[in-house]
Amino acid sequence: MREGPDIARIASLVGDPARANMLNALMGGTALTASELALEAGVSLPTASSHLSKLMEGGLLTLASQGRHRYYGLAGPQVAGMIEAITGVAEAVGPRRVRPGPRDGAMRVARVCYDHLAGEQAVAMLDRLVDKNILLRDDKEIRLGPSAASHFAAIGIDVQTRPRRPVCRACLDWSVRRSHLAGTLGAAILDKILAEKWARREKDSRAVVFSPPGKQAFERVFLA
Amino acid sequence: MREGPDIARIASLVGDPARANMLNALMGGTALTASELALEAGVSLPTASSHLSKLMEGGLLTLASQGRHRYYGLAGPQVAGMIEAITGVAEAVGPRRVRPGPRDGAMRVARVCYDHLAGEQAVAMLDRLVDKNILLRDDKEIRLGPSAASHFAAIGIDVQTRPRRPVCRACLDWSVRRSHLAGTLGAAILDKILAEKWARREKDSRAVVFSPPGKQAFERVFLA
DNA sequence: CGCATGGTTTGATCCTCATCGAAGCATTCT
DNA sequence: AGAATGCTTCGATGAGGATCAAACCATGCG
Repeated sequence: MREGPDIARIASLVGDPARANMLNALMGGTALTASELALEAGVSLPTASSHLSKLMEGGLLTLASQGRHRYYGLAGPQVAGMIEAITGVAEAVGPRRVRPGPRDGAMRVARVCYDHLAGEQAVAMLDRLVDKNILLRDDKEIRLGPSAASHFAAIGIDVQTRPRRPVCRACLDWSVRRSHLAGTLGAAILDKILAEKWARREKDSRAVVFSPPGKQAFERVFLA
Repeated sequence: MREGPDIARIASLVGDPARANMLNALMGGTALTASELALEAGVSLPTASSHLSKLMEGGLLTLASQGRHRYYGLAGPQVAGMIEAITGVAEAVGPRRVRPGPRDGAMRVARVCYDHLAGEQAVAMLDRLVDKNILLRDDKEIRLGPSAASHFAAIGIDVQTRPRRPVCRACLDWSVRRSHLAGTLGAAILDKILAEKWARREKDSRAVVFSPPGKQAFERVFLA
């Protein structure tokens, strides 16, 4: 009936809430794994996998296999631009943003992002580590500084033995709109926070809640 | 689970083939009636009406009631830009354009656009009428020229008695990408073409097929 | 008024597709 | 090799929504 490119096909890919959440999560430019995207979208892993297949087939995503992990990312700036455009219209015509509930507040402060910490606390931590030259930041790239090994060893984190997965990665924080620390180091830090019982995870949520003494300890170690 | 504007809602509106066709048809900037959009989308009038309600509720369309007619148009340039962006991605990743079938060829030459003629023939006709100053064109606006009344009266078309609906309107042609003539004059011309049996409509298609003598007559009257 | 025309609403049908549990692959770690 | 982890495929279920026929409203015409 109609000629031209099949815009309905593309739009319907974005038109599913789960897929839209995934694409939104990928708008930061960081490629993410299926597990993390499932978490972001709030669906089970099989469901997420199915959605990812469709997005791949539709040409909206690229896939980079690294060992046992499979990192999904946006196919390119054109796709990102399209998401931007749709977001713009949604913002303009949408029923205005829902007021943030109490749990959202906690999420903003600190939450789990796959295997590392995200939120205001996490962004502040990365800023401070870079300030102190423990980590060296070059735009998107983060590397260990000269004093990193000794600094992290002091708190029981080993950054010497290099695994395949990058030690440091920047991950865009959707609440603060700036990067926080991902990678094995980010994961190790989150492990320590939970192991030391500085904070606990909210049930059925990604929120991470610090206890008062836990918060002090965290600030002493990472924000001093 | 996710904050921010509801992009899935907007995208899913565009994600239905019928609605996508309607939006595509409106990309020319001309507001169209429900009947015409139903024709463009290839669905029944009730179905089209339902879709139009959804697009209205979603804020993608505006509605201008003129007497018994209701003209639907895109809500604004932002919406048009979004469609453009989606089209761009669809074009880039899409399975390339399907090769045009034989019927598509005929459609390109001449077809019905609601109640008037569209396609290469129609675009050529408008060009010629403007060239000869029978019609005066000022960008999107088309008006009758001084010699219009006598010229059209000679072939049995009355442009004197003014109805509510505009006599002339520009309508963007999707195959040629330039405007052709709509409005009551466009409708009257199509009527004449069919009444004189210069051409006939294809069954179950919008294609209009000229007979050899019909084509000559048409060219003599409108392209001379 | 009554008829015709343009549009919407209602109701019923049907089908796609989103979802998740369970099982199956693949890769890495020990 | 065996265990563990990350991810995909299969199968069954269920819900949303696209569709059209028929009935219903509204506007214009004679």
